[in-house]
Amino acid sequence: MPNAFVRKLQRGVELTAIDRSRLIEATSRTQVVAPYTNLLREGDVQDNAYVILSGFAYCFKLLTNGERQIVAYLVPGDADGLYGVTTENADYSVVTLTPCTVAFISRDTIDDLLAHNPRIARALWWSLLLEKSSLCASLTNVGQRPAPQRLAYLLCDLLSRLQAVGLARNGSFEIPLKQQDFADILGITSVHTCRILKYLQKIDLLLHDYRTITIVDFDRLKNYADFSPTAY
Amino acid sequence: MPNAFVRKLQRGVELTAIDRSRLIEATSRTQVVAPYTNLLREGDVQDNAYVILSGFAYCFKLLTNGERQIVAYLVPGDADGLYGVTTENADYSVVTLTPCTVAFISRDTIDDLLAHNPRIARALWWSLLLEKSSLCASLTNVGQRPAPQRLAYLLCDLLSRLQAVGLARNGSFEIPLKQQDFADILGITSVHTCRILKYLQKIDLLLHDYRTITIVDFDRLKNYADFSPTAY
DNA sequence: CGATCGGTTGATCGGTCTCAATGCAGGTGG
DNA sequence: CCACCTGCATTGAGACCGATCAACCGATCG
Repeated sequence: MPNAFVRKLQRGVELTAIDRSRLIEATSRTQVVAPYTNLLREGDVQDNAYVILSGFAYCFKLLTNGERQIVAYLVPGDADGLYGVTTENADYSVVTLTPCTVAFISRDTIDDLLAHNPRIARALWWSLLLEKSSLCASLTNVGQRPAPQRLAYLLCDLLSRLQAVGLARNGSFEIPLKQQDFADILGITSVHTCRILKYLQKIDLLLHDYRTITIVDFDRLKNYADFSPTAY
Repeated sequence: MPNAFVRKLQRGVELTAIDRSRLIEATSRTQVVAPYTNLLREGDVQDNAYVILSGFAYCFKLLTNGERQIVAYLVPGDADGLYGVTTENADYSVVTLTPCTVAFISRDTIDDLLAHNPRIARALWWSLLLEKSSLCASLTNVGQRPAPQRLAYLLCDLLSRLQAVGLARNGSFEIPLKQQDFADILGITSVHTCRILKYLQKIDLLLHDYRTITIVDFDRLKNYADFSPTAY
């Protein structure tokens, strides 16, 4: 029975039964971690990779003045640190947002997987490329779109990714992001996030109630946000 | 005699003489292309990788309303499309900024290199990680810094990267970026770029004269921009 | 010589920030 | 069981950064 990680990789590259069992074995050393625990701190050397098998987390960079930019969020199946070639210093921090079951993989195991399983190697390349692509999209979003569209785009992205892992039903999903978190993803203020959220509700693009957001008409939201479907 | 590409990869991973010669052979099919020619168009399938051996280029995404976000710029030694696992659609366009000598590498050659030269494979991973890291930094820059610091940061980055390839002397470098280009990197307007450029000169952080920019005191600029040295 | 392109400057507008107050819910301790 | 505290969402008023629009300049090039 493939876990979320295997399922994700299979979306990019076809894997054999052997590949799958290798991956499952490699991610069998799991651990449940509490919300808001640091999986990784910017500047640390990273001697383990980790895979989120359930729960949410996000990655962020800090400025010296205390500003924070969230550069990515992780949903079940996502991983980080799989690719460190040499043991370099992390260039962002990672913290969990909810309780997460995460699998830790040692550098040696990764090297072994890469060396002997070409399809797995490809799959990991693919996932790294996906991350790069996602960063390009975020940069464009933050750099070019006005705040309402920017938030709308983010919500499109969230819905797509959560749908891909079966965590959204009928355009509705639940994620414990605070308005400050949204703000730090989008490069705006939490106050402004609040106003925009209200505004998007007012023009009937979405509903939100505490931690659950429901997109009424995904096509209309996509259109509003100029969201181009990505290959999740 | 290693070319710019080999020199770049060697900054990340130690290569043997054989690795180097393989790489040189793989990048021997070069071509000189004129400024402002498209190497790749967003949405196209990419059947070649290319390596910039001399000259500058940049990568950008377009919005449907015509806005443009430059997501990366390429200096000699940089490459793109090396990693395409399956032949996917490009998620940004690439155009040359100056005359460039670029080497085209076929998918087969890449696969062959990767399969038989583990150090080269590592080096390419490393360079992909570098790109990811650079995107994170850009996202943080655009998302969190006010415009003057944002521009200052970009100039720090430019100087670092150009120094790394020997294209800067005494904090001075030459690059044919128009103010509109700077603007599209930073997510601001060309008019505002102009004013900020003036402002940074006024407070003696830099000089610029047509296409050459000279940083008077790199440490002071770094400090102003909150620039953390990266591993180029 | 006129045309074009990019840089410069000014005036004004508006989106987003800042600061501050208020509300609201959950958790804790008396 | 209530009083308080804390964290987060909300709302308003005012300020400011950066956008917009428009004019002008200077260089380059046919």
